[in-house]
Amino acid sequence: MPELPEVEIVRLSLNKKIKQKKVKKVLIRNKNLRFRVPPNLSNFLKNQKIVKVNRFSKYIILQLSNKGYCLIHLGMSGTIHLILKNKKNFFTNTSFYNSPVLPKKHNHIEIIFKDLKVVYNDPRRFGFFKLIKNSAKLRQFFSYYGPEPFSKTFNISYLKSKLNNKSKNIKNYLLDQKFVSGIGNIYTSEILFHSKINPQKESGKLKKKDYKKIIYYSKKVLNKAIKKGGSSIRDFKNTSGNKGGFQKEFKVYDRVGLNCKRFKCKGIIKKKNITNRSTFFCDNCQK
DNA sequence: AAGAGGCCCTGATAGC
DNA sequence: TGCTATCAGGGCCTCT
Repeated sequence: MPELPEVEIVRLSLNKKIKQKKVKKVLIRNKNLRFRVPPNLSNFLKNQKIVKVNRFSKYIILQLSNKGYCLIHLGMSGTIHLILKNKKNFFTNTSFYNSPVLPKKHNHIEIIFKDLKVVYNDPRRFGFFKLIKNSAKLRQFFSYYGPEPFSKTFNISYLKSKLNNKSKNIKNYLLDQKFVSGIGNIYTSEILFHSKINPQKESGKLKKKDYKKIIYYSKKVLNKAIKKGGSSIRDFKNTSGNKGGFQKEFKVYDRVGLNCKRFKCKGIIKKKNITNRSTFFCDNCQK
């Protein structure tokens, strides 16, 4: 569900609320997530101060005072809710697609501080928690991931080295976190539209100018999405104020059958399943 | 070895 | 109203 921009929005608000605060206790209400919740999660976090809330790719990283890290991945449906303790039922929404009240079901984990608690909710259970002992292990864990689009490493020679002679289509590469990390199914469609590249295009056939566009628009689209507060595509009705605004900027995603938004293009947006993920594009201007 | 497809899970919505 | 089918923003695993 959440891609890099959405995770960044959650990180920002989480950092604002829990930075420098000490964890009093952790409740594991339901340990079944994508991977079983680490059994030592409570002990690992208890009495630790949250030095800072960081992010890499789609991971939220709680940096702890014991030099350890707690990674949170939201999967498809994970949301984080902040509950202030002292005011009865007062609720602050840190993740923009959820409802203004704490859901009744699927609250898996509660991280409790003196004056508030952080609740992790995940109906589909594709998210997970992971504990990491120190910064060396953290680096090691992320070394299997490709660079973020913002990284200097995500450059023309990198793309050339990875894509040259490859038959796999470019859409699948952009979704592949080992190639570039943080881009998901929505932003892949959007980035390729801006780049005027057909998602089914064989990666090995891309030219240098295509690499340039992919690099440029990856940054541009993600940055703009962050600026707009991310994308909210479901739960429109019951969000109150913390909803993202980037869905209004979608050029192709969820626009099947509608007119292409590119100036003077007469195309109609198509939807096609590419390796089981719906993909939106204009076959008139994306070649 | 690269690449395609299945699968994990619940909930919302569409169609009958 | 109530059933069934389809689809959803991720990513790991298996098979060819």
